Amino acid sequence: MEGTLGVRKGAWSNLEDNLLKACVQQYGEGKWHLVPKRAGLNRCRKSCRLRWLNYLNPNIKRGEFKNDEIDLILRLHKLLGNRWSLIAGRLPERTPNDVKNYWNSYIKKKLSSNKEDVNARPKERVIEPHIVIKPQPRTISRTSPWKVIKEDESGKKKCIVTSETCAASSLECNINWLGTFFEDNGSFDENVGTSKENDTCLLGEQDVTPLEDFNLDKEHFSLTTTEIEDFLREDQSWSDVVDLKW
DNA sequence: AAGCCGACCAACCGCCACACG
DNA sequence: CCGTGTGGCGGTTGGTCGGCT
Repeated sequence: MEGTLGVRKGAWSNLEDNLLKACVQQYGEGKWHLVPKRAGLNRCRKSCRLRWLNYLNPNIKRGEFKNDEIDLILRLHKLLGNRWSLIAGRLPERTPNDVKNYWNSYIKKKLSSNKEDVNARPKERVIEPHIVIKPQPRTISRTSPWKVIKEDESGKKKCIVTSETCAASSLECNINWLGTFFEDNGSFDENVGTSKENDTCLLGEQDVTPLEDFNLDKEHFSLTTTEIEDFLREDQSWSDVVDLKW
């Protein structure tokens, strides 16, 4: 089976798998455009990358999804929508493709059957359409608008940003996303978002009790002064801190 | 035994974001 | 600023397999 440019398509043979494995073990992941040549494979770069990430990578777990994994998928999908890579990132050893396939086969079916059950019962609450705002990875430099405030009298730590720069950047998008997140968990606080009165955006002082269901707690959104200082180091990115805290 | 059908999942395709010259 | 190359993502397809008639 070959494509229009003579590139092989379809199922992978054991030989091809072994060649790809050997290549990745020798040169490491990445530089996928070089992989077909290095491995001696008549496959396109995308095909090689996909085969490794979804099947050959030794760090992936196969087999049935456990109940806690399913629960997490449901919650994360509600929060993030079809952002399979983000969802899979929270599921150790699962690939985005696995999660997507699982959703498309098992969960969608389950939800549609539940929907039928719900339709059979009288409506208790109207659920508004859910708007998903994509969180964007970003690096914040020393000159970023973020400012650190020390603990207040109640012991809460705050991180603020001026609304001027907040509005100028897509940071507002993240604030809104966080607001959506809390709102969705029933604990949205007006303080999350821009405030024209004090010219600041506030994070990290939310009552996030409902997140306990999510194996998260207040700590995940209220960084300590030291952590924020680390965050502002040039070699740290948003994802570094979030991964640490999540 | 043969044919049909649905479920599952590996793989492909098209698009987008980003880096770089 | 623009064009090109690359990596990565989500949607979709199609092959395979098992159950049912």
